[in-house]
Amino acid sequence: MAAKPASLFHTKKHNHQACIRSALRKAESICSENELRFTHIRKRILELIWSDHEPVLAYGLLKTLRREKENAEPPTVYRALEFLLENQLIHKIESLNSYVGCNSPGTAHPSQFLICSQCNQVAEIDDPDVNRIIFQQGARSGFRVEQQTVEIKGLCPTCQNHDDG
Amino acid sequence: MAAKPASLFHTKKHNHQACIRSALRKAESICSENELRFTHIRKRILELIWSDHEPVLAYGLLKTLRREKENAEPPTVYRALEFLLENQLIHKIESLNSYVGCNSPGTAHPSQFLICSQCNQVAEIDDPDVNRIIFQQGARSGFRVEQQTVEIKGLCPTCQNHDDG
DNA sequence: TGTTAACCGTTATAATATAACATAATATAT
DNA sequence: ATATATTATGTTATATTATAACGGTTAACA
Repeated sequence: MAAKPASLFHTKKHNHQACIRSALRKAESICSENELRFTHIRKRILELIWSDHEPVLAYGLLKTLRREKENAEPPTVYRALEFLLENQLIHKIESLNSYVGCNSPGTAHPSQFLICSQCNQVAEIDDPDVNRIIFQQGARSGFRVEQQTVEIKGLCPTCQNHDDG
Repeated sequence: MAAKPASLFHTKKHNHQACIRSALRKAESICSENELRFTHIRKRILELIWSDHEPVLAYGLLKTLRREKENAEPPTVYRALEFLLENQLIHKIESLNSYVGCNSPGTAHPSQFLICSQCNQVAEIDDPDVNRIIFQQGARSGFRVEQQTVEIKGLCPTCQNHDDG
């Protein structure tokens, strides 16, 4: 039987525990390979970011973290975010001042995001065509592209159906 | 004789007064056509945003505005920005929390920006190819695109030459 | 075991943005 | 012209996002 095609967006009932475990496992091995210290705080922040597929705010993380660590302060969270960003374990969504887990962790890569404005779910698409045309368009103006922020807002398939129905 | 090709980036000695005048004139006529009140504050904020081709911060605008209007406060600036954004006279650069003048004012349009990380100059490219591929890539995932944030950082032609030399 | 570097705790504050309510200016209806 | 409604601005306060600075602790390693 054919494999079910992987969707970029997740149903409400997908096995999300598996997503979290997978993300943590990858992070463990990336940190181990690169001799990075995957401390408890860093691990816990990553886990909280992966608690669903929606972008989370730094102060939202802080609030949650404080339930288990009373003395958590903004730098506690921002330092962990800095570590996770530097090592490509998460991305920042600039237009929402928020953070999501990275789907291809551990290596620098240009990425693009589809963000549902109704359910807030984010899908990371690291599309070579988008990337290529951005480089081409830059080159046409003599511009040397170094980094791209591509955040696309709209309606995910599920939310479109709910609207139409 | 052939017309000089318009560059997206501007030299230091281009006639920038003409850029400002043109932007203000267009804004006047757009507001007039749409019965929008182009008040002194709004006009002045737009003029300050156009004071060069770099993105400006809201609190930078506030500081400047206060030189001529002592009682200016954050809402003074943010309300003007809101008006100018709503009516497509400026854009917000999300990744820099800053604002630039719009090159095709008065009509909603998907836009992309090239941002020089050295001189900070921003070029607005409203490229149909970038736009089309974003819609296509969205569609491939069943995603209905409504709005896009495309901010590309790198080196403008001039700053590349300075680095290479 | 002493030294160094990395990480974290803690306090303070910077930077960005909005809420809420009062007053003023403008547009509209009579 | 005048009353009324609407839009814009003034003003104070506060919410939200993020970083600086310094001291103490933990982990790496010579």
